[in-house]
Amino acid sequence: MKTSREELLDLGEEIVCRQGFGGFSYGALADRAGIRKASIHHHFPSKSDFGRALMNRCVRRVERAFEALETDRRRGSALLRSVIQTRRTGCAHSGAVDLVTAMSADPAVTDPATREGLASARETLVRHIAHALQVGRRDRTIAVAGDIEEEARAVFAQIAGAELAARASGNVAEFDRALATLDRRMSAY
Amino acid sequence: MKTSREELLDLGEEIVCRQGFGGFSYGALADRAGIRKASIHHHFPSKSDFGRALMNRCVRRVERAFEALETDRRRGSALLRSVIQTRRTGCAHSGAVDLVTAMSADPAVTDPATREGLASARETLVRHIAHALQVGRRDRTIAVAGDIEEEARAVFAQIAGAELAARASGNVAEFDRALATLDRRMSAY
DNA sequence: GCGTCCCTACCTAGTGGTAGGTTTCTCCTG
DNA sequence: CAGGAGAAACCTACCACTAGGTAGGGACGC
Repeated sequence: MKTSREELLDLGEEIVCRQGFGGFSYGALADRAGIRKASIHHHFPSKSDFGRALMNRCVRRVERAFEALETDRRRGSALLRSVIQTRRTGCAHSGAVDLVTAMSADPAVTDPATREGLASARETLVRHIAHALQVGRRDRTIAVAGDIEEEARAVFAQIAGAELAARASGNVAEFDRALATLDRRMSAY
Repeated sequence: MKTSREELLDLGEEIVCRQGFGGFSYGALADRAGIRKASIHHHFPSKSDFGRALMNRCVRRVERAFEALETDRRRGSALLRSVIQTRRTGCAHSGAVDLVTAMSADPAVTDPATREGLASARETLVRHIAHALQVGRRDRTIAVAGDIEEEARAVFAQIAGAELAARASGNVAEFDRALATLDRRMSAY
């Protein structure tokens, strides 16, 4: 049976989230996919190509999620919780993190196009969070004091830091502990 | 002239902060130190040894800083600002981060002793921030609503996330933007 | 037949690490 | 104070291994 590009990206993403982009190798990917290393090069000539494809897919996914969020009529707290949940799932498997965080954290990501994609994904996520906060402030389900964008960047950073905490300790509970203040801001109402 | 262990650790720390522990190699360290690769092995037999030594030194440094903080009679906001400033300096050089963040972010750190040291350093930093928040609440220079430890973990995560933001964008300004809410909490009083 | 997919076999560069010899500093003793 | 022993610092040369990447050929479907 033929191995599709998409399958390879799936497997690769899993490895990158666990080992970082630098710790991800064509050999390991080939083993998981059940094909030879050289065959990976057929689909993605260079490792940079793979990284770019991974990031492009990620950007599209994040943008689709953003569009879905905009038409989502749930309360603000529910929106924010879903954003957090999405990024939490990565931490569920021990030692793994969100692809965006994994790529942000890894200095081995040097390709300009990949970095640009990463920056774009990060900005979309900030807008994502800003929207949730905006809705939450209006429907009084999230306590938001100051400027929305400022708050959104703070929350985004807090979530990324929470992922790092979970990975550093190897314990998902640390993710929740680092975000407990957010939970409180949502239950105060 | 003889190269001291300390000098090697200094140079190594710089590389690790910029390239991560996985991206740090004995070859690169040797080049910077002006000696041969095998000579590095004389001081630190294995790369794990180097990582452990680096982390041990970091732990001691953080603990010393914590002791200094406890006898520091400045206002809470000044204490918190100094904590942030210490971790900001890493971002000043493009692409670099704090050693603690660099090690937390890198899945290549697998040695148990190193990970334990890292966890210890992280916990000390949390206590560090908690103390600053405590003082700041008392002298009314920082707005702290809920549980101090919860807030400290949130702030710690936010700072780590800010470092990631700065690195991902290659722009120190992103560090400040992600921490603008903290600034506001300190200037409100 | 041609393009897609995959293979074996190989290359080069760089990794952490070792073996064993040379220099250089230190320190103790005659 | 001279000098030698021994340790500490450093060297060259090498090892085994893995990395990303290439060349060229076989199998299979349209």
